[in-house]
Parts: sequence; C-alpha cells; structure tokens
Amino acid sequence: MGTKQFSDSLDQADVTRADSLAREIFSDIANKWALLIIEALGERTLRFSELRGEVDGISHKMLTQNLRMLERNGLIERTVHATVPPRVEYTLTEPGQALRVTIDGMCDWTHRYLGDIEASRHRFEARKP
Amino acid sequence: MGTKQFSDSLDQADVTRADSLAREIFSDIANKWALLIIEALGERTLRFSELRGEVDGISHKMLTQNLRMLERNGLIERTVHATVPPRVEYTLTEPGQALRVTIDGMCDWTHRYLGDIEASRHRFEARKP
DNA sequence: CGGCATCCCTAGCGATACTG
DNA sequence: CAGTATCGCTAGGGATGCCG
Repeated sequence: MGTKQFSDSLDQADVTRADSLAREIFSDIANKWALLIIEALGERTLRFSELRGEVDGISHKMLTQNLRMLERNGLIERTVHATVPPRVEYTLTEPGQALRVTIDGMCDWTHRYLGDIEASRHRFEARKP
Repeated sequence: MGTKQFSDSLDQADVTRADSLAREIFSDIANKWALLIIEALGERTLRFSELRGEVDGISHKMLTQNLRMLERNGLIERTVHATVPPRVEYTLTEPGQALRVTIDGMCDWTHRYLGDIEASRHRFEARKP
C-alpha cells in the first residue's frame, strides 16, 4: 500500500506491523462479494434472506462467510431477534458507511466508462484473432 | 449494482444488457490484484519487472493475467519497445486514472480505520471461544 | 429462518520450463 | 526481459442436510 503516513511517532516495527495489517484488511475487503454486499446494504437494514435476494448470484455459503468477515472487521452490525422463526438483521456501521461511499465511487465509475470499456474490449479482440 | 441511471432514453433490453455488462466489469476489477496493480501504477509508468517488485506477493502469472485483463478493459496502456532485451511499459489510461482515485479512497479508508478494525477483531474473537 | 458442517468438484494459483 | 504453456495442488465456492 503506497501511503506512508505512519512513519511519524511510530517505531519501525509498528510501521511494518501496521502495513501488513493494512494489506490483510485490504485483501479481506477487496473482493467482489464483500463489496457487493456493502453496496447492497447501503443505508438500509436488511435480513439475511433479503440480502440474498439483493446481491444476486451469491450463494448461501458465500453470503454467511462474507457477513462473518465483515462483522469481524466491524463493517456491519448483526442483530438477532430471538423470535421464531429467527430474524437476523444486518446494517452498516460507521466505518462500513465510510467504505460504502468509496465503493459508490467504483460503481459510478463503472457506469460512467461502460461505453469506453466495451469499445476497448472490441478493439482488443479485433487486434489478434 | 444499485444505480439505475439508465432507464431514460433506453429500452428495457438495453438496460438489462448494460447492467449485466456493468456487473461483469465490476467482477473483473473488484479483485485484490487488479486494484493493487492500479494503485501501484499511480501516475508512473512502470515496466513488468518493476511492477512485480511493487505489488509484492504477486506471482509472474497473476501479474500478466491481470495486466491483460486491465488492458482489455482499457484501464492501462501497454507499449512495447522493440529493443533487446525487450522493454514493456505499462501506464494508466484516463479511465484507469479515474478509477485509481476511488481506489485511493479505499486505501485511505483502510489506514483511517486500522485501529477500529483491529479492536473490532479482538472483540469478535473474545466473544465466542 | 439463519447458521454450521459436510462433501465434492472446479478453477485459481504457484512453480517450472520454453520461445522471441 | 516479457510472455505463453503445461502441470499439479490447494482452496474457493456450490449443493445438500441437519440443528437452534
């Protein structure tokens, strides 16, 4: 990760530890499903089954797995209502919201450059058949 | 992808086609290696071997694979110097630069919330041993 | 309904080696 | 030096089934 904003007031060991932690977190978060889940949650509170409907293409397993990971990293909050049948709701925490904003940026980017990308792909295929 | 900014002046078929394309692009881009490569490139022009050094942990194969993908989508430009030994340079295009900005956002986010995340992880582990 | 565990299979990835 | 190809292995991820 390029940004070296730690060098002040931290000794070298802490710097490298922080950086490896940063890489680890980045690897956790920077995957398709995690980002789509965060984006799907947005400002809303959704239950497990609703999320499954929103994300589309995600399997039961991948959803739980990523939800656990996001919860562990404190990006989402998980509240269980002890009713029957059980009702589990997920919502973005403040850190989660903050990240969502940047993901929104990625989505906007995708739509903004959709045409250019499609064109580029055609040029690419046409170049070497 | 939540953003529905297409419904005007496009018929339904085009809308769904655009959306599936958007999802496809998103799935291409939203992976660890691609994002790290873009971030590593930044404003600079780097050659293959330099990139390998910058990204850290990436294998020869993954690097080429992702570079091809990014080139195909028009995020990077690849220029071959016909010297011996060959020299291949990669640089971000304008779309690539635009995406990089949002990725910078993700990196900043990671550093910004590093402490909170670490704390959250400890709480998480402590909760159910 | 939501979560965990199990089985199973594919594709992602690393390692190695060969060409221009 | 950069890229392609081949070979293995492991881990990702789907499907199913059983509990709270």
